[in-house]
Amino acid sequence: MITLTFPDGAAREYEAGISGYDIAKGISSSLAKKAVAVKVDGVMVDLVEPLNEGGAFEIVMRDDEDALELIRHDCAHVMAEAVQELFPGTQVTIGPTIENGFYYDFYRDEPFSLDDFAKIEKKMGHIIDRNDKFTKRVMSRNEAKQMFADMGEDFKVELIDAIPEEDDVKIYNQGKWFDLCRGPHLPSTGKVGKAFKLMKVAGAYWRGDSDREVLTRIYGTAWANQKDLDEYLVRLEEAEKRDHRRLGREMDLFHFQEEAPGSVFWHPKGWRLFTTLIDYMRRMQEKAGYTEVNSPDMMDRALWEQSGHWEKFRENMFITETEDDRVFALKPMNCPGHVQIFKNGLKSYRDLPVKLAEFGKVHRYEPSGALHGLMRVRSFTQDDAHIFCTREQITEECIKVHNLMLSIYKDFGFEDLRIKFSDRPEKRVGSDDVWDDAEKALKHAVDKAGDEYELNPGEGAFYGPKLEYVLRDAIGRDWQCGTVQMDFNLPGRFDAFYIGSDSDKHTPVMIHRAMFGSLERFAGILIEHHAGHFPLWLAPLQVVICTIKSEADDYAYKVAEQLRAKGMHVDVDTRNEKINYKVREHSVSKVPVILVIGMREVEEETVNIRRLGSRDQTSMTLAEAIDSLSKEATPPDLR
RNA sequence: GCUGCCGUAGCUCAGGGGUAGAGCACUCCCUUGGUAAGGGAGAGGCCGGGAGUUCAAUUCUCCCCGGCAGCACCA
Repeated sequence: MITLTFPDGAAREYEAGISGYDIAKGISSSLAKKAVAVKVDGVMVDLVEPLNEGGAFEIVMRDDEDALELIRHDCAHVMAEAVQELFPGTQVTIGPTIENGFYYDFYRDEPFSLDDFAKIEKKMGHIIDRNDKFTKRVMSRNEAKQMFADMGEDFKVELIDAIPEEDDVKIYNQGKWFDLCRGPHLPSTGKVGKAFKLMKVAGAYWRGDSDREVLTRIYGTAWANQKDLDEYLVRLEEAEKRDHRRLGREMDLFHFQEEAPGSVFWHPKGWRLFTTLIDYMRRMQEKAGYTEVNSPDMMDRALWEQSGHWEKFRENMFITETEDDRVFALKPMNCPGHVQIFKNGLKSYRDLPVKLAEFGKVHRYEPSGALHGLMRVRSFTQDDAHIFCTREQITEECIKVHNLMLSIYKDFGFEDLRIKFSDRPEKRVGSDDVWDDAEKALKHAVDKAGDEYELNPGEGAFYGPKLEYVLRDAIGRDWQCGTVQMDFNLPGRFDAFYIGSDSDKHTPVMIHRAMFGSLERFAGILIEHHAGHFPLWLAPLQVVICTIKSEADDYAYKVAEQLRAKGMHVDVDTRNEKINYKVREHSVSKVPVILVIGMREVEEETVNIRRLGSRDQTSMTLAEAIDSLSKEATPPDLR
């Protein structure tokens, strides 16, 4: 007998080997009809699977959140069958679920085109209408391998080899078609429903290895019902509207062009956003005890050889050679420059910690396929800083950085963030002892700060472990921005030292940290996060004053002058256009505040305020307006 | 970098072997109008670059450059 505990807390005894379906049927036949799977101790199991262990028990219905996973996975299987039926000779590989849908990777000489989608979707519809039962069988390893080998499914053979010894090799059938699969599945293909859509084709490497075959991946989305699918498609459209590349053009912030792939041409308004970010960060760092420096953009290759970058990243560096045969590299990072500044002049332990900050523009020859608007560029500006300190100071300094990080993100409205801890990668410099110490020190600091973090094994920098700060934006996407990296290696490689209280030379520890990460990228994130509707302090053009008739122009200029005197960014629109036209135009370009000035305002010394995104208008005296707008436009750290 | 798709006016896009079209934006004229597009006229293009096929290429083929989606990469 096994004991199953139902969600309401009731525990019931059943014969071992009973299936979820039988249990459901024992409760009511309509329940059995609606059930698609069961969950035992949180693990999803096929509805017809004999249960031999007790535990927390739950019946999963098709409309449940948990069933979505099954719908999507089964949809992937249905798609794979449709593809193999329509395109004989295509090999199947893997087809997992992902956020909002699924994909399946196929191997075929000829790639699929978007035009094939309609055909495949139609065939999928037939398979779903056929409503074949999903049935499972367990095979021996060799039997299964032989079977797939006979079918010419070489990738499946490789997959079977990768299944851990202790696990069964399971095959799921839907009608005659079958696939190697861990399961679980819905009872039958009909339960998949028709709320699915194939979305895109793309290449993907077999097993994520760029040295292996390129497969054709078809992405699809699937939902419990048509309404959810439609809503998802609308969400995608909405996300597209806030694409920073599109808004960058619409709001006249920046552009890219062929001659400078991966480098930004910042327009006046975009650059104002950029400098607003720098001004803010400069104030925050000043308060936190950093000193700002500037290091050369180009340095001799010898320095990069010494740092280890030449060996590891040479192919991603911009190199120049001069008439006298010297080889220079555009800096891909600021650390070596900062170490040179630290080394210049003898440092005492009394000087530590030394915190050098730089808004350093770095160049990296990123692979062409990686470029993506402002998010991934070949030349970008880091809010970089390096803290040189003693081992004893590490914890305190890390905690300071951590707290600074949190307060900064808060100022930008990012409250939801995650922290990842990345430890030693395979390719690295420095001995294991040093890595042990560095990892321990960094971990100790986060633990002491009391914030939770998740492990990200093997993802550290080549010179040390790191913390990564991941922000969640307004539509739930994650962006890794800040990073703190513990470095026990580079200072030694560069022979940096300080004189300790014992009069001996000691190698300082170097903490690398950036908070925006890349200013370009952070600007892009802010554009998408706010969908272009910036809070007033970030808006590059804060107020446009629109006149209704030209007799109001003089007063409009006076209002502008007074707002500018408070440091605000203001335009005056006195064009001979209707007020509707002006309001529309400035709303489209996302100016947060429109002041409308007609004869009424001139006579009463008032302004009429219209905020972006609202049809409401409010009137107030000029003095009141200037006071409230300039307060709102003050950066959060100066309020 | 890899796979696929794309590149026509500032933007969004139509067209198609005989050297080009719309809407918006732009310039000028009329209109001074109270909260998301007033009317009229005009200007604007080496159809991404190079080679090939052809009597003829923006259109077809190949190469290159750039972009998009995904993969790989990301100090």
